[in-house]
Amino acid sequence: MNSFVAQDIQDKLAEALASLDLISDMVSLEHPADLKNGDYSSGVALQCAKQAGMAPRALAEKIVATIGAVEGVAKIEVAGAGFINFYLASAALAEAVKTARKEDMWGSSATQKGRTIMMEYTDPNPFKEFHIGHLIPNALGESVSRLFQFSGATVKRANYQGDVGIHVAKSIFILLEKNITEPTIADLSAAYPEGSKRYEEDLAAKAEIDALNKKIYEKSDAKVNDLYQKGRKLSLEHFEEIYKMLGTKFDYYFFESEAGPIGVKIVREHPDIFPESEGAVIFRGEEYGLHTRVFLNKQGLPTYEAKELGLARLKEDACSFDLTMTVTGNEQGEYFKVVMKAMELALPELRGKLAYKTNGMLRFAEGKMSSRTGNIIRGEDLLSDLAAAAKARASESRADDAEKLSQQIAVAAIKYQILKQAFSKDIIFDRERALSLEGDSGPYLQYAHARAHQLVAKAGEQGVVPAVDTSIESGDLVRLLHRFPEAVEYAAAHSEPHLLTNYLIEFAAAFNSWYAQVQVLDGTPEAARKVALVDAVCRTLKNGLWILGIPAPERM
RNA sequence: GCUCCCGUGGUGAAAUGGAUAUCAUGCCAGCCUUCGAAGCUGUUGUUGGGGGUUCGAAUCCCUCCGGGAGCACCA
Repeated sequence: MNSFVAQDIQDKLAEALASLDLISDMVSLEHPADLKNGDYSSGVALQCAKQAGMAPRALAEKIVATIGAVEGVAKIEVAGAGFINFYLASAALAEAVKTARKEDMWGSSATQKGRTIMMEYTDPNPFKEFHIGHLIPNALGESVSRLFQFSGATVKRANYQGDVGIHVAKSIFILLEKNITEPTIADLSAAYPEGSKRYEEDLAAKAEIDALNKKIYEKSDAKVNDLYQKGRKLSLEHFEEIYKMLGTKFDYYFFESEAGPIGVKIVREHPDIFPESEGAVIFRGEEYGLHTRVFLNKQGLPTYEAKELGLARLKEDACSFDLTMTVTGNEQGEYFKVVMKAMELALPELRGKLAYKTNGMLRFAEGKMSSRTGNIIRGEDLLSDLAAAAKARASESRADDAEKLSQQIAVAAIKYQILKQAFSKDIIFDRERALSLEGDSGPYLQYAHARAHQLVAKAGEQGVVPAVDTSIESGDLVRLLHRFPEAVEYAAAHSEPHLLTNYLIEFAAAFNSWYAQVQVLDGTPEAARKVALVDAVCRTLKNGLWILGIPAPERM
């Protein structure tokens, strides 16, 4: 949208190199870390100096002379060891402010236009807790979905949930033993860790749980079926409340109970790919430099691997997609490589359409979290803790609904902590840091947005009409604003929300700093131009927050 | 043992092979009789060790050290 200036610069650089008989496979152009070095910078002169037989700076000067002028660029300078720096003209900056104010999808591009992408993420298991480990793929998956939407793609959100398997049998075993016929969420929370303990320590219980597992698959016992259906429903409804709070709306729900039988069928249809070994049906990953893994166990039941094949088929049937991306934990990375390979062989029509990204784990200073032992922090508990902290801070809040606001701030705080770092890196959970709503945080972004929003509203009340023209001040703030579409595109190209998060925090800091120095509504004709800039900032933060999946309240 | 991920101020992070490695937090010192102080300004402090490639390395390659994950019927 605005990167056409960058494209022009790159073209001109390429032309200049060609006319000087220099060969460069890629004309590098980047944003200098420091704005004083321009809006765009190229190191081509450094790369080609040897080839040209010239000193880098001399070559840079020659390239600049060859380029002449570029539309939208006010100044071209040679600096440092031989960098060529480009400074945007105020016309280009004014254009960015205008676009930001005019277009709802400011920041979007058409790089993925026409493509349909199915994103699968969150994937909690019914009968188990929705713990903070699920918040990570949810926050990441939702944000990547929105990055794709801002790239012009049609995005379908999918959630795959483990409603069968040994974990369910462990829970139901305890419910049966305690004679619970109408389970509550609290019953379910207690049952799983207890069942796990018994499974490990009590051989008789283990045998019973294994038998129960088979019954659940076969739906052969009415009492078990009843308990299973009630527990499953209860869990799913509970998850739905959490998704709502987090701002995720799924288009498709897939279940292991559906994927299992389809997976079995696919495996059975391809005995060449899935041979038998020691009573189980396996895939020999070693032949491809991977691990060998079991797809059907001795009892003939599908493992997670076979279910994954069935899931792929379910996805195909649900909608026609160009790509399906699964967000899953780092610990499953190796396993996914094996499944992907098996899938390419068994379901060749999906070749090239599968992608997965693995997210980091949540770690504690005090030790590991495990839902098996019950040592976990539930997602809703963390959110309500954060909301309580936000509420305490909001004694002077201007929001109409303090309850809603504190929840929005809680979501911002936890999501930001996840989205500020690279996808696969582990997240060290620090309770105090998570509860802090200052500095490098989601609420900081929300605050900058609310401030800008209220200022624009106030200008409206005073009858100040925003105006944009080329006499716009060309400070850091507007220059960063111009970069927004490129920041979105860059983050989308790498499926890395943190690249956008970093941009936004820098942008919000520039706004807060500018705000502290400049009086906007000063009664002079300048006010109109400054209000237009604030309005553009507000819209940039709003769209940026939306992509991160963080609510942007207008008052705080 | 094999495979993969990761080592950046006290702490948590960023950096598309680029310029003086950037933020936040913490400590300390300031700023509300001007639009929102959940804010702003200043101060302190960092690339695990050793080689190599490159005009240029936190980034790429090798090696060692340290942390984490996975490696046959769990998910």
